Amino acid sequence: MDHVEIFKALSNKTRLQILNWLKEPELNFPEQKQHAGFDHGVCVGQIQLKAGLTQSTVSEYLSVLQRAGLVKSKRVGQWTYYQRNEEAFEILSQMVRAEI
Amino acid sequence: MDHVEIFKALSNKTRLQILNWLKEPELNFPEQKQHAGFDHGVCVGQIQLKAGLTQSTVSEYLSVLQRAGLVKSKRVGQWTYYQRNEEAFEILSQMVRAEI
DNA sequence: AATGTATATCGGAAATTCCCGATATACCAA
DNA sequence: TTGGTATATCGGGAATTTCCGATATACATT
Repeated sequence: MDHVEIFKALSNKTRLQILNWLKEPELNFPEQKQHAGFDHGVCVGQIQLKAGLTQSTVSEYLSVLQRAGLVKSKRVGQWTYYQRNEEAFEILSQMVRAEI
Repeated sequence: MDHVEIFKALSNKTRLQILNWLKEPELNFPEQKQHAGFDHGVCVGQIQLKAGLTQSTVSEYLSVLQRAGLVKSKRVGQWTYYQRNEEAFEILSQMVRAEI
C-alpha cells in the first residue's frame, strides 16, 4: 500500500473520527445492535448519522479508508458493513517507527 | 500536536523522501561533510539539491515538517540545519498503535 | 556601506480535496 | 413488476495544497 495514500486518508478530521468510533462499535453505534449486531462491523447509515455529513460524503470517506487498507467492508443484503483492519494499524505503526 | 496536521505533513512524496534522507545524512548528503559536518543536521541548500525542487518550495516543506514536530532546526550563521525529531516518530508510532 | 550567499516569505496558477445534491445501482418486499 | 431502502457514483463550487518565481530578510565579507 502506498504510504502517501495512507497518510492522505488520515489527513481528515471526520475520517479520523470514524476510525476512532469503529474502535468501539457497541459504545458508539448502539442502534447497530438492534439492526444486525456487530459481527461484520457497522453499516454506512449508522456512521452517517454519527458523522452528521451527507450519505454521499460518508460513503466516499469509507471508500477512501478502504482504498488505504485501513478498513474492511462486507456487503450483506442491501447493507455494507465496515470495520477497522487492525492489522493495517499494526503495520503502519511499525512503518512509522522504522521506515519513514 | 494536532494529528491531522501531522498526517498532512506526511501526505506528500517529497516530504516523505526528505524525512527518509535525514535518517542517514552522511549517506544522503555527502557534501554536507565538507560544509559543516552533521552535528546540527543538514542545511536547506543540500536538501534542495537532492529534492530537485526550488529553494522556496523546499524551505516551505521543511517548515511544514517542523510545524508538525517531525523535524528540529537550528540556525547557525546564514545556514539553517534540519534534523529529524526521532522522539516525534516514536510518539506517532504509539499513537497509531493505540489512539487512532 | 556595498555586495554576495542562505533562507524565509509573498503572490499566484494549476491541481487536488472537501462536501454537497442529484442520480444510479443493488437488493428486498409486496 | 412496482415501489422502497441502502449504498455508490457523478458533477461541481469552494477551499486547500502544490510548486513556482519574485522579493524580503539575515548574516558574512570586503
